[in-house]
Amino acid sequence: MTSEQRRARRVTLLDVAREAEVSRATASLVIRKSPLVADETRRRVEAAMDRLGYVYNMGAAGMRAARSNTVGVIVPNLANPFFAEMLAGIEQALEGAGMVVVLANSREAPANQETILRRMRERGVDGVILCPVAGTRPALLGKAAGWKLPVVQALRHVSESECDYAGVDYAGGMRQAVEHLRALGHRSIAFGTGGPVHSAYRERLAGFCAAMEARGLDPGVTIELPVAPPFPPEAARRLIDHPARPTAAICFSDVMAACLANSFADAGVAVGAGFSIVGFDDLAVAEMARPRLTSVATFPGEVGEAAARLLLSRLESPERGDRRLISLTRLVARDSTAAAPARD
Amino acid sequence: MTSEQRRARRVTLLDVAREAEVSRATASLVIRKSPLVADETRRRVEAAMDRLGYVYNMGAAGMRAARSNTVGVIVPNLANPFFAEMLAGIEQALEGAGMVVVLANSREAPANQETILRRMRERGVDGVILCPVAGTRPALLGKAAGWKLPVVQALRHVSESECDYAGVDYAGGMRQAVEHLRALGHRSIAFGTGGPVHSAYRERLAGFCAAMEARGLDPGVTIELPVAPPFPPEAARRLIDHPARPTAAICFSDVMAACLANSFADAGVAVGAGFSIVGFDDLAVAEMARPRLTSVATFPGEVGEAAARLLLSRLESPERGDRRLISLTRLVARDSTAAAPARD
DNA sequence: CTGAAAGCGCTTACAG
DNA sequence: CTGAAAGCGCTTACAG
Repeated sequence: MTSEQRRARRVTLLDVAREAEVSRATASLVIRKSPLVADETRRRVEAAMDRLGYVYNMGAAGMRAARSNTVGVIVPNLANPFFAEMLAGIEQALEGAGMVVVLANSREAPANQETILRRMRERGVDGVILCPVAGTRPALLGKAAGWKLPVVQALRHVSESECDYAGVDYAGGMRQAVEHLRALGHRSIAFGTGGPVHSAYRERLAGFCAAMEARGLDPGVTIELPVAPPFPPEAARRLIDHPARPTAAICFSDVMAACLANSFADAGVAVGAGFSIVGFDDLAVAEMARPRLTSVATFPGEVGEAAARLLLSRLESPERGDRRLISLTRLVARDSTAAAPARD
Repeated sequence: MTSEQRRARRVTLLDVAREAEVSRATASLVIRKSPLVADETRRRVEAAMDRLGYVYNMGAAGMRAARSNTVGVIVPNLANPFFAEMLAGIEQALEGAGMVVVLANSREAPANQETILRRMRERGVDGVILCPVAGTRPALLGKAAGWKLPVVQALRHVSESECDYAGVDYAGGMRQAVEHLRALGHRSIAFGTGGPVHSAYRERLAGFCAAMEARGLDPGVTIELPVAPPFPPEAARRLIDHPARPTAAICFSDVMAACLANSFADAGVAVGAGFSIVGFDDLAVAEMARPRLTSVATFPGEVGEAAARLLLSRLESPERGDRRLISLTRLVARDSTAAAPARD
C-alpha cells in the first residue's frame, strides 16, 4: 500500500467538523471531552464521527501537545519470568492511565541499552522505566537528565541518588531467610550466588552477610551456581564435602534453588530433612518443585506497578525530589526447609 | 514541565540545516542516508547535528510519511513464560528491522482485546501481531481488514483463512507424543486438558484423538486439570482409579505435566517407571522438574520470530496472499516416560 | 460556547 | 546535488 492510498482514505477531524457543521476546534474539544461544548453539539459531532468511521490520530495530537502517552520499558531478559511479571505489572498500571508500553529487551548488554535509549528518545517516549543491565555506567542517568528524559529505575539501580527507583528490600529478604533457618537450628548456612553483578546481586549478598554476622554466624560459605539449567550434577557434592559442613543454603533465585535441590536429590540427600534450601523471588517454580521450595517472595509485579506510578507522578511534577519505593519481602515457608539434622 | 519549556529546548532539523548552512531538505536527506548528498555536505550536516545535540523526531517523520515503524503485540497472558518467550522472539526480529513493539496484555478477555485494538489504531501502529483470546469473534479479523490494519495471528488463530498466521503443528506434536508412548508399550493413554478453549486447545485435542485412533487406541480417557498451581492433590488418584487403567498421560502444557507428576509422586507412584507423563511446549520447567519431563518442544520464540517476519513481509507487499507458517515440534525424551509396566 | 489562524517537526514533490 | 513551498492531522492561544 503506498502512503497516498492510505492517506486518501483517512478521515480527519476536519471531515468530522464539516459533517457535523462545526469548526475543527469544536470537534477537537468534543474528542477531548471538554465541558465547554454544548450537549447538542457534542452529540452531533459524535454522530458524525460514527458515520465517517473517524479514528483519532494520537501521533498528530502528540506532536502538537509535545506528549506521546508512551512509556519505554527496558528489561534485561524478557524470557525470564521474573521480568515478565514486572512487565505485566507495569503494563497494567500504565494501561489504566491511558499510556502505552514500548518494549525493549537489552539482553544484559550495555551497548544494546544505549541504542535502545536513543531510539526511545527518537520516538518521543514521555519517560522510561529502566531495569539497568549489569555494568551500566552511572553517567547514563545524568545524560538522561540532561535530555530531560524522565527515568525510573526498577528492581535494580545504578546509583544511590539522582533518580527515582522502585525496588525491593533484598537485604530484608535475606534477613528473613537467615532468621528462618537459624530458628530451625541451622548454624552453617551456605550462599548460592551466580549471574551478572548488579545492585540486586550486591544487595542480596551484602544482606546475607550482614544477617549472618548479626547472629554471630560465618557468612563465608558460598557456592557459585549457573543461573539456569542445565545444572552441574556435582553442585550438591561441593556443599556436602565442604569443610564448614553447611546444613542449609540460601540461593539467589528460585531457579537456582530448585536446581540445587534436584542436585541434592540426585545425590541421595533428602531436601528438607537432610539439607534445607531457601529460594528467592517466589516464582511459580517454587510451588511446583518437589519438595515445594521455601522462598522469599519479592512480588515483581507489584514492583512494576510501583515503578509505573513513580513515572506517572514524575510526569505530573517534573521538579519533585527523587523518590525510592522499596517494597518488603515475605518469607513463604514450604517443604524444602526443616530442622537442622543432629550432627555428631 | 509545560510543553513550552520542553519545546523551547528542542533542536529541529531546521536548526541543523542553518548551522550546517544547507536547506532543510538536504539535512533530511542526510538523516535518511540518501546517496544524493555530497560527502562534504553530509559531513558538515552530521557535525552540526552533533554540535547541536539533535534528536530525530520519528513521530513527526511518521506523520508525514504515514508510517510509525511501530508494531502492536497483543498477548493473552504476559506472565506466562510461553508468551514471554514468543514476545522475546518478536521483539528481537522487529528490532533488527528498526521497528518497535507496543505491548498490550489482553488477559484472555475479548473486551480488553477490542479496546486494545482501537487504541493501537489511534496510535497508528503499522500492524499488529495478535495472539487472539479464546472467544474472539471471527468478524474481528474482517473489521481489521476493513481498517486496512495488517494483522498476523500467532500461536492461535481465529479463522482458517483471511489472515496471516504463524503457528505450531500441534497435531504433529501430539502424534509424536502418542507414538513415543506407544513405542514404549503404552496402550491406555490419558489426555490432560484444561484452560481456555482456543484453536491451540482444539488442535492439540483433535491431534491427540486422531493419533490415538490411527493406532487403534481409545482417545476417550481425559482428565480436566487446572492450568496453574495449586494443583488438586487427588489428580493422580483419578487416573489410578480410572476403569481404563491408563499407564501414561499426555498433558496440554509442561506446567500441567509437572503438577500431575508431583501428584503421582505424592500418591507414592514413581513417575517414569510407574506412570509415564509427557508435557507440551518444553519450557524451562521441563528440564527442572524431577523426574525431568519428556516434552514436545514448540519453540515459541521461533514462532514469534516467524510472526514478525510475516508482518514485515505484509508491510512490504500489502496485496500478497495470506500465508501460514506452521513450525514443527520436536519430542524431547527425558525421564518422565518409560516402558509401560507389565500388567496382570 | 464557537471560529480562523498559526504551528508542532518532519517529508514530499517540484524546480533548478 | 540543493532549495522553497506545501502539507501530514492535530492543538493552542486568541477573538468573538
